[in-house]
Amino acid sequence: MSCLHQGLRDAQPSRAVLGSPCGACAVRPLSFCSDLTIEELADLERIATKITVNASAPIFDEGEPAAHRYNVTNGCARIYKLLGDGRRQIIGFLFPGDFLGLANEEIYAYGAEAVANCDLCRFPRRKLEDLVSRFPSLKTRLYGVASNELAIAQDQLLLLGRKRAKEKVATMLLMFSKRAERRSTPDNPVFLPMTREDMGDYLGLTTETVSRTITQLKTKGVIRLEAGNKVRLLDIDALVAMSEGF
Amino acid sequence: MSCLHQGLRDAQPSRAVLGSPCGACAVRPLSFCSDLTIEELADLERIATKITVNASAPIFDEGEPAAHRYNVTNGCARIYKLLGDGRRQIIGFLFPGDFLGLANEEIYAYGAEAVANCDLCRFPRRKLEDLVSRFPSLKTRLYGVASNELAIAQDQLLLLGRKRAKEKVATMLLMFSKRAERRSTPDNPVFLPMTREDMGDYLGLTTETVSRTITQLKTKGVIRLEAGNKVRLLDIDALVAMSEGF
DNA sequence: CGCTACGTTGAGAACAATCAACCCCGGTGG
DNA sequence: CCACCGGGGTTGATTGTTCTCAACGTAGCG
Repeated sequence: MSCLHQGLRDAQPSRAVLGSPCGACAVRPLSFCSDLTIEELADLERIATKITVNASAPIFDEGEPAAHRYNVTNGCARIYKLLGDGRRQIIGFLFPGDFLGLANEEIYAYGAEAVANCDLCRFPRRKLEDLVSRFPSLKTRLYGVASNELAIAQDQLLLLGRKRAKEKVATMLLMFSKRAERRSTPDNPVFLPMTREDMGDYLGLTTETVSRTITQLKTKGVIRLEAGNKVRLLDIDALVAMSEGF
Repeated sequence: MSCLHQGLRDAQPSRAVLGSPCGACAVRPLSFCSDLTIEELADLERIATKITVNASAPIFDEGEPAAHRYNVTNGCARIYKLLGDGRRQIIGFLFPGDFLGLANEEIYAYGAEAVANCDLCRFPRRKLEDLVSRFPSLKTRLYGVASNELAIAQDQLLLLGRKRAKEKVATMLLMFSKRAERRSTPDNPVFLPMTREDMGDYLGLTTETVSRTITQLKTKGVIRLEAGNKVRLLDIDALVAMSEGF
């Protein structure tokens, strides 16, 4: 197959199990496809393409026709919106098991990029919609995913609108730790694949403020930085108290 | 029926049409129940109670077991989250046709209050879930509503994280105008039933900053305040440019 | 006719942004 | 082998937008 996008290339199916990569997919229990029967899964697999995106390469741009939906199977991606003068707000980070393209729109309302090298299952939007209307369990599951994303976004509204820098950073650390736990990956120390700039654009802060705040938490003995972009949470109670505004 | 909550009272069915208030409901085309057949609608109506909530009275509190879902039929409500020290973030304002309680949780993740006297259809959560699983069109519609709310929340993330006070206020005015238009109510002047404090808690600002910013827009000739909490948008192009960060 | 909630305006303070310098580290090429 | 380079991160000095505290104005209502 041809490579249409810079940074996007087709990947060899990894850990393929006799014609059923989906059946062997490690992140399926976390994904929107978790409740499908073997037969339904085969139909889904038929319309899926596994792609790999290099670190910091685009997956799609804001404003582009929404031709595909995706499911992240490996790595980390960010979705973001831009203002006219280039200010950026990161809407969310996606980890293995996360669905990309929930809002049922014709045009992407945000851009998506790989944070670290990233594997995704790509589904043509129309074909996926056909399956959703044929498989009630898929619709139910996607509704659940959307509700869940909505609740997460609402927590983020509270963070962006009303929390101070220290509370924002504490909340972020706990959130990434909790999400890592949910994926059964190490949750302490927590791995942060993104840059300070990404964190700032996610928290409504500048890179400098993120850096200073992390230094403060370090000095207070609440966290410790470890090799490989990892943060050890030393006093989780203190982080929780901070994150809730006490 | 008894009145269990202060501020909540059962209302007389208004504009009842021979046993079918839903059939005559003016906001049904905008609501989650818009795609139901006559028979399905009758089932839904059977589990609905029409209630009225006085201005600034609670509908439910954050942390309470989520016994009901609601649909706003008249007035205006706000949903909000609180921090430990009382800081408040308003997650959204609800107008006629809006669904309340989307996140499919067992416990309300936010509180809800009436902004102005407010009529709602109340549905017991379990019974509504039964209907959702029986009526595919209801599930589809709710999925669409959730996706839409998610997109709105993501726009709000950009506003809270990256916009300046003037840009926030401009965005808010355009948003309320657009929503009013969608409901076929006057969109210019736009009616703002909430206080400056509500606006501030929605935009991540203080009441003083909201007031000052509105004064600035007024002085510049971009808007004009009119009687009855209405704002006339005089230069919509300027407001749009502001809201997009140019 | 006051009371109260809401709104506006002013002065000063505070938190985070901006501007700037420097460090560290990995990669590259002479 | 090491000098150079560039991206990311940290820290410092200063600025600025918004918050805080305060006073006053206004409108609705008992």
